Amino acid sequence: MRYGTGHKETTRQRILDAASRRFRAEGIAAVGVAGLMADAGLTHGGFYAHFPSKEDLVREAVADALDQTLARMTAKAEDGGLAALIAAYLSPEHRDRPETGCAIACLGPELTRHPPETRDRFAAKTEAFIELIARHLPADDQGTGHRARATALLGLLSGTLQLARAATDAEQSEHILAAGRQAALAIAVPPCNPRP
Amino acid sequence: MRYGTGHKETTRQRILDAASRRFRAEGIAAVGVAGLMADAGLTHGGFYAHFPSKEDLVREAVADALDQTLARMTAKAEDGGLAALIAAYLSPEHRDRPETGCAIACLGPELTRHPPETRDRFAAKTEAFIELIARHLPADDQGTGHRARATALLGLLSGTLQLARAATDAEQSEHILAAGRQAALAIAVPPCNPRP
DNA sequence: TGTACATCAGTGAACGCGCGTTCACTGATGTAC
DNA sequence: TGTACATCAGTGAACGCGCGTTCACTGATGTAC
Repeated sequence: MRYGTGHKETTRQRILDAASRRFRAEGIAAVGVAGLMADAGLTHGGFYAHFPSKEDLVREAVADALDQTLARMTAKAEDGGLAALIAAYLSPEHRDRPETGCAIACLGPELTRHPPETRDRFAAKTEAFIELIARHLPADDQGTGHRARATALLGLLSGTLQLARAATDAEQSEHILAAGRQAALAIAVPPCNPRP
Repeated sequence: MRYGTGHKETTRQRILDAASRRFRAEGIAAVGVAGLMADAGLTHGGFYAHFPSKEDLVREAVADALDQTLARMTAKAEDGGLAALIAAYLSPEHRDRPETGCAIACLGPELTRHPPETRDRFAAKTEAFIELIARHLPADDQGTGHRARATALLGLLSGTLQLARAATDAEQSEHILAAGRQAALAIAVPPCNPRP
C-alpha cells in the first residue's frame, strides 16, 4: 500500500519512541528488533527501511532520550535553579521511571562497550548535560573550578540514582536519594561560602 | 577420568574468576556460558556440574568481584585514609581496567534488572562498601549525617568513574577523574569545617 | 599384591529459541496519459 | 473523467548463528575384595 506524506516519518518516530523507552527500561542488549517493531504495530522486516542497523537505532534512540532529559532539566533549572534540578533528578519519581528518565544512569556502562560512533554521540550529550549544570552554578570562582564542580555534580546525580535503584529495601532507597540531594546541594554552592 | 581432592573446587574457582572478569569487561548479557567454559579450558556441558544456572554464576561472580574491590579499598583506606581510597578509585588505572575493578560502576544498572536474589546479594555488597567508607569518615557529627555522606561519596565515586569511562576524549576523561577526586575530598571532610 | 568394580568431572551432540539481517513479494495510492 | 502504470511502506519466510540447558556417554582413578 502507498501512504500519505509524513507517514513514514511518523512510523520512524514510533519505532524510535519505543526503542528509547525500552532500552532505558530493559537495557539495549535485552531488547530485540522484532519486539520493538511489534511495539510499533509492525512486523520486523520493515525495520531496515527506517534504520540501517540496530546500532544506528541505538544511537538515535539514546540521543533522543537524552535530549528529552536535557529539555526537562533545563526547564527545572530555569524555574528553580540547580536546587530544583537536583530535586527532580534525585526524586522517587525519576528513580521509579527509568523508561522516561536519564539515559546516563540507565545505560552509561553499557554504552561504553558500544562502537566509537555510538560512544561519541553519547559523550557529546553527556557534555551537554555538564554544560547545562555549569550554566546554573553560582558564579563565584573562575571558569575551571566551575566546570569541575558541574562534572562532579553529574557524576554524583547519576551514580546516586543508580544506587537508589539498586537498593532492594524501600527505606534504604529513600535514604540514598536524600543523601545524594544533600551532597549535591553542597557541591552546587561553593565550599565555605554559602549563597547570599 | 577421576580427579584428586580439591580438583573440582579449583575448576569452579577458575570458572568464577573468568566470569568475574568478563562480566565486568563486557557486561553480563554479552558473555555466554560456552565462552566462559572455553576460557576455563573446558567444554560447555560441564558447566552445570558447578552451577545450577547462569544466574547462580552471576550472583557468585559479582559477589566475588565486590569482595575483591572491598578488600583492596579497605587496604587503601587503612594505609592512607579516605584520601587514598578516593585516589585509587578515581585513578586512570581503575578507569582503564574495568575487568578487575568495581562491579558497582561496571554492572550496577544491569544488575538492577536481574532477579530479586541477585539484586539482594548485590545490594548487600553495596551496603558493605558504604559502611567501609563511613568507617573512615572523620568523626565530627552524629551518626546519621555520617552515613549519608558515605552514601553520597559512593554515588559520586561510581558515577564519576562511569563518566570517565564513557568519555571518548582522553583529556576530558582525565578532567572528569580530577573533578571527582576534588569533590569527593570535599564530601569526605565536613562542610565549612576543614579537617584539623 | 592383583583384579573387578564404582565413582564422577568432563565431553559433545542435541533441544528449542530468539537474535540481526536479507529479500522477493504485496497492494493501496499517486501520477501520467 | 477514465485507465494503466509506478511507487514504496510494510509483510513474512528464510539465512546463519549463538544462546541456556539437558543428557547419554567416557575413562582415569580410588576403593573393595
